[in-house]
Amino acid sequence: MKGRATSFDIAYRAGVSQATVSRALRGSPLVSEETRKRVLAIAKELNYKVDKNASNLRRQHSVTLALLLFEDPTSDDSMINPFFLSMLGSITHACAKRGYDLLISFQQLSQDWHADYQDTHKADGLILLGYGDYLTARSRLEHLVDQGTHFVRWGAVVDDQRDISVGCDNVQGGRAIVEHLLAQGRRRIGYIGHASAHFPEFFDRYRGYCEALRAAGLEPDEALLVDAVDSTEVVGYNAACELVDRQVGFDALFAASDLQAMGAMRALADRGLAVPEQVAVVGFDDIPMARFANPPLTTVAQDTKRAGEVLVDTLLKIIKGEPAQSTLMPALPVIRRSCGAVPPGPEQSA
Amino acid sequence: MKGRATSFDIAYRAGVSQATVSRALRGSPLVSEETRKRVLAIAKELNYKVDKNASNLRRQHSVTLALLLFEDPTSDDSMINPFFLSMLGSITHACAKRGYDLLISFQQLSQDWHADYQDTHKADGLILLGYGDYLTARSRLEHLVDQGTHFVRWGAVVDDQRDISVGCDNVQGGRAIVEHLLAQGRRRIGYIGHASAHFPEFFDRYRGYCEALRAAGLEPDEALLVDAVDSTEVVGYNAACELVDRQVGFDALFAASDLQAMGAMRALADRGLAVPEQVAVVGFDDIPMARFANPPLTTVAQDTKRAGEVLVDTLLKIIKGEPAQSTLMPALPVIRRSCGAVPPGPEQSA
DNA sequence: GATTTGTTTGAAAGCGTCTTCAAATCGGGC
DNA sequence: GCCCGATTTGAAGACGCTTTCAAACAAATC
Repeated sequence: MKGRATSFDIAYRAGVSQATVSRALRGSPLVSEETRKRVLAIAKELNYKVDKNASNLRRQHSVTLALLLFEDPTSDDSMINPFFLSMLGSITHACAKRGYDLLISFQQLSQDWHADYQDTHKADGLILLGYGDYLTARSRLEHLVDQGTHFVRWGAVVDDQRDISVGCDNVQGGRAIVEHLLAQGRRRIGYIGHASAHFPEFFDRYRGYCEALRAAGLEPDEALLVDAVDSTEVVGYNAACELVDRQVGFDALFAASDLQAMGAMRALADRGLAVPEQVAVVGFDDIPMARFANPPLTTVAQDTKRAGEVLVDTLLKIIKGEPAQSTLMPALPVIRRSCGAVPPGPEQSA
Repeated sequence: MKGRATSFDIAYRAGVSQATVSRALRGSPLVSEETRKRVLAIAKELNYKVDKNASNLRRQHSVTLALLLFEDPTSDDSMINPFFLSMLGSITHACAKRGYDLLISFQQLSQDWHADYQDTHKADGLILLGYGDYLTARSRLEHLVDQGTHFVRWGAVVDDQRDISVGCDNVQGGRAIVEHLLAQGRRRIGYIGHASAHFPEFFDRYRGYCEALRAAGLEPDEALLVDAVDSTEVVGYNAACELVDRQVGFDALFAASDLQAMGAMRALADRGLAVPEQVAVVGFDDIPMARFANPPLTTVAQDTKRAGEVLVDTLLKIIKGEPAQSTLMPALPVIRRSCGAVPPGPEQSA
């Protein structure tokens, strides 16, 4: 018995044809219960496992999904955005629950996407996470659509997109958290992030910010806007410094991502500004770190767990050729101490 | 032209046999340069991609590795240990750099491992990360060895192991950080973690702790040891509370993981004990959060980037049948404020 | 011119599975 | 005893690629 057992080995020992073994193994009703039991027993005894390559080749699909994670090669520090990491966890779970395997691939933003998992039959579809500048990515996305590639994108729903995306309602999330800031009596609220179609998620958060302001009778002040594209702590730190240096006066800060918010908090501390007493700070994403920040960071939570499931389910629909639509999920404010709404008493456990 | 192009389509258009196409595509020297160019051009034109299932089936390997991540089903919160997450990132990179794809699979600790990626030819080998209680896992590991499964394990090097593992030198790391604590004048140092062969990494860190103590002429005090197995904040919180309640007096705390250390710091704060003034706290792992803790957490860094490369390279050797050995990597103390060695001035950027 | 050597090529045999199609078997019902 | 339907089975043909083996051809040697 050299090498791995094949279905022929089982067929031989069970005294049936290989076709019957295949049927028995895969639960076909065309095989008698008695035969199935015999085959299953022998398969187990020989520690037989179906060869997925052969099976996939024959059936023309792989029961595998591929996750494409994009990273900026400029930051040699290979630290991935924690938010994506938690998405990764939830996507893996969602896949497993549906019997799919998950292939992970890091893509360089600068280079052409290595997105041929479907063409090579290694995966039945793709999930795209964090592709950077949307306007740049757009032509590649459309190319994928034209090629008939099965994929879902995590991100904002844009007006005339031809692909399908799943994202959270960034406008609503931004509005809600800024409304909360306004309810605390804050009036001069800075925005760290981005405000153009290049980064639609950030743009939407900014839109929500504007909506909340206007609903409160305030007009957004350009002087309070600091452009920051990368979701890193350093970028947030520098952005907050810049805002302080502008000397325009502000009593709150809405950062488009938690990492930026945490950098901003550190900058404010270094500049001798008390958070939240002098400046309230809020972020977006609710990454695990947010809870441990000092003070704990108020932010907007995206339900990554559900997001993973929706992404996978949507992709599966696309693969099966069923009708599928883009989805917008709610974003919920998580109030902690950095916004000044919670007294500094002992934090609640966990 | 319905369906995906095959090598036969290319052969037809190029006026050569399918065998030649295959050779040209895979860079065989057995094909003339002229022919190769023609084939390559047509392949590109037709957007042809080699079917990996067919290719893998024929060649009997998949150029894919599988990463098995274990999780405790008791904590329904699907939060993965941040340390593993950064290992994941580095492993993915290492795989990509070597031309391998990576398959991710979450395993339930309680159930039998679903480790048949190699048997099904979906992957050429496995990387095991965080399999929980080693003594429990041991029989499964040996079963894998007996089956001839290609795998590497991330974890401590144990005396009589039959598998191959890559880990950091936990004894040395523990010793180094406790020596540092002693150098700060701390004498009553608590240990939160575990001290038995069930969790060899924690045990080794404890051994390092004892070594440092004894080298300083101190005897480890059982009363300062709190058993904590799970690397979570809550567990660390509770452990620190217990130690306070014991009223045995302590001026420092060494937690076997950063998450535990962060929980402990919160507990101490809640109990009115100042960190680091009254109690110095150090952790292990240097997870991204550690830098953001309040005060920033002194800890022991494991070089995850290199770890990923070593894991992958070792596994690749095993797959190729080359001699491979277990590796122990150095663990480096990272001094921040929580141990009292750094003045509380403005933190350095990034 | 015959033989050798070296370079390119094509035919064909798998790799291990799934699935179509036809055949075999078994009960009944008449 | 014969025919019909239902249930199980087996033979054989893909699936798309890689690789051995032999053949074809050109160049080079004697």
